[in-house]
Amino acid sequence: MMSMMEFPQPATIQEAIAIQQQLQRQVRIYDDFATLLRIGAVDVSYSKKTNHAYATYAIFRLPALTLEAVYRHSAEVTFPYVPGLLSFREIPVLLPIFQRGAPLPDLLLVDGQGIAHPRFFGIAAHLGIVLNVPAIGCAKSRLVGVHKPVGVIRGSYQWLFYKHRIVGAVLRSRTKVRPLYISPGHRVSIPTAVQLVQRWISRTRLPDPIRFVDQQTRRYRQQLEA
DNA sequence: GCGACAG
DNA sequence: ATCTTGTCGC
Repeated sequence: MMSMMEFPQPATIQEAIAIQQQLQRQVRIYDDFATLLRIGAVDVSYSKKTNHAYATYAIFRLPALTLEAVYRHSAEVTFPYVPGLLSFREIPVLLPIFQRGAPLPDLLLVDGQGIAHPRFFGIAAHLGIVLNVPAIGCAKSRLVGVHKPVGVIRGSYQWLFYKHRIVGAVLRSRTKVRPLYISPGHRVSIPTAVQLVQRWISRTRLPDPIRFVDQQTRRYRQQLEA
């Protein structure tokens, strides 16, 4: 068993896939968390000119989603973008924030897939395992899976199927906007994941915590590149 | 072999 | 993801 918050850097695609297959066995897709007092959200932004990446982690206090703290970190990109291997590109940028002592949330929202992934191990699942924290993947587009047409009204959703399993839901977060792809990362069930994400959507397509870290990460990058 | 393909 | 402003539509 690997110690907490370690992150092996695969040298090849084959190696990365092997790591995913191994760690996926630890994923738990049922509700396993106590009262939600604080939720967190993470995001990573990239520079087109340099090979730097910028990460943001924000933590909010419930029930009003009051911003409690924002943490940042930037680092060189060490892994290319390969569909299905996103976590090996982004987690090395995010992890130092937690290794330095940022408080873990009761639940983490991640911009990307949870188990709606070729090997059922998207970045939300990977982060959930590495940090041992309940996590939900909230992606803006599809990686894998099929689903029936989603109603155009806010709140409509359809289950997302992949390899004969329900791996998540496709949710119309706002009327007439492209749907979101919600899937559990770790220690959360699919129905709960959908319910929680809906709870934190106010007036935009993305849930507020993710939208916040999204823009914070961009500002952070622009500031450091200026 | 041909497309699809999170961020 | 990033490069980029205003603009059409609900």
